[in-house]
Amino acid sequence: MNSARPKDKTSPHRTRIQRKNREAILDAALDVFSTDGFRGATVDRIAQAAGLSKPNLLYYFPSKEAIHLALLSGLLDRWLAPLQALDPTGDPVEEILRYVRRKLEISREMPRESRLFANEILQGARHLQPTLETVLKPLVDEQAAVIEGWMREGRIATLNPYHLIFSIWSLTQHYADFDVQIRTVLGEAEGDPFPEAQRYLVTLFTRMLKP
Amino acid sequence: MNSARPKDKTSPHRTRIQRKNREAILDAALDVFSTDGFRGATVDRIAQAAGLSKPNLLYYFPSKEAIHLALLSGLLDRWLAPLQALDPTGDPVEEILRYVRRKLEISREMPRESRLFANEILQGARHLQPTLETVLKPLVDEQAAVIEGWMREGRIATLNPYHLIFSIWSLTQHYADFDVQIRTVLGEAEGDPFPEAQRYLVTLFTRMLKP
DNA sequence: TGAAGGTTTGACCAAATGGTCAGGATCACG
DNA sequence: CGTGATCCTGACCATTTGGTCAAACCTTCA
Repeated sequence: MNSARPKDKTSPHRTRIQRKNREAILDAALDVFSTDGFRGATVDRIAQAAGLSKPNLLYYFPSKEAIHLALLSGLLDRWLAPLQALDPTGDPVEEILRYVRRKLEISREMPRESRLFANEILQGARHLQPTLETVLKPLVDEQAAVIEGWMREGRIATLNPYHLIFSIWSLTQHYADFDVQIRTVLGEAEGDPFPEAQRYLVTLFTRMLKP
Repeated sequence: MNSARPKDKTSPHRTRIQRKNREAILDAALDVFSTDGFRGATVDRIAQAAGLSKPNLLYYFPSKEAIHLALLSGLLDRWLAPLQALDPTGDPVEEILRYVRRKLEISREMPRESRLFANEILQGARHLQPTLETVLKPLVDEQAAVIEGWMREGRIATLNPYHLIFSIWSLTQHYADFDVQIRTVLGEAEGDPFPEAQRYLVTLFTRMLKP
């Protein structure tokens, strides 16, 4: 049979070429999806950005949707790893600040991923909804319990732990997702807004968590 | 000449029908653009949602882009009105809290508009960039100066006023833009997250602004 | 070297998309 | 009522889109 697909996309047995091209495709797709959204992205643009012809791209991924799913599925794990790292035995303020800093770092280092995620949620989480329920919610429940524990012990000020987590996500991701707006308001001359953002957020959370 | 366009779209002299249909189109377009983004939206879907045929829709607006622009241009003003209302002679904490509350109200009452705006910024502000520079930036500069004045007088704690404004936008808009995620994490049983969000944000800003 | 299997492509397709147009239906108003 | 302006539609068009296919082209390795 001609024009066969690569034997098994999830198999570790991949040619050098296969690895290289799959990587190039995912990187290009991240560019395109994160700036145009799923429906706005076209396979042609992704292929072009990856330096491949469209049929060649579709040799590696069976459809546009498959590329999107491949990106999303890899994303949530890396997204949530730092939350998982909250140490119940550590110093509460330091633990939360560490999470905030790490999350802000991610916004600076992986803004495309942040925007891809934002696009997906913004447009109703059509592909990610199940994962949110089965992966995100339990993890947040767990960590909210840890934070609530700290509050009960009087080690940090009392606040709704869920909304505390939301506010960390919101504040840190904002610097990736609304980058254009922030740079416009600050003026291009200001340079990188992230260092000041980090100082600001550390101050903010320190103040609000002080018992 | 046949198939003429309505004489002047900006003119106040509009038929009853024209007003009704333009309104229906803009409302439908808000639905579609805010959930699919500009490129992902189709004229057909907008027309269908508005209860019109595609040619009929294009009788009222010359193009898809024109509808999008009509929505965006009306948006930023309403978006910024509450920021403009900061009263330099009022009580600083109360003024800022009033802004926060109002902004959160807007997120609850106009989530589609919030998402439309978020989509536009997220995707690089291709249509709104000039307006951000000429309208948003000067206003923020002005209000940041007001806030900085309050800080110099020692009436609120010292913080970067620009990032303070960013954090208000971020925290309040998050409840509209990431609505799906928030409801999933809290569980549908929890009901409306907004009342608790308001309590949370008021506490947060009160604590961090206390001199 | 040569065959087997992996990779790439040009040509192609059906469906969807933004937009046009001539003419018919309807409305406002003298 | 009638007539001119407004409103609406079916048919149509060029382009773009996601996706397929047969055949050609490379790699690899015995």
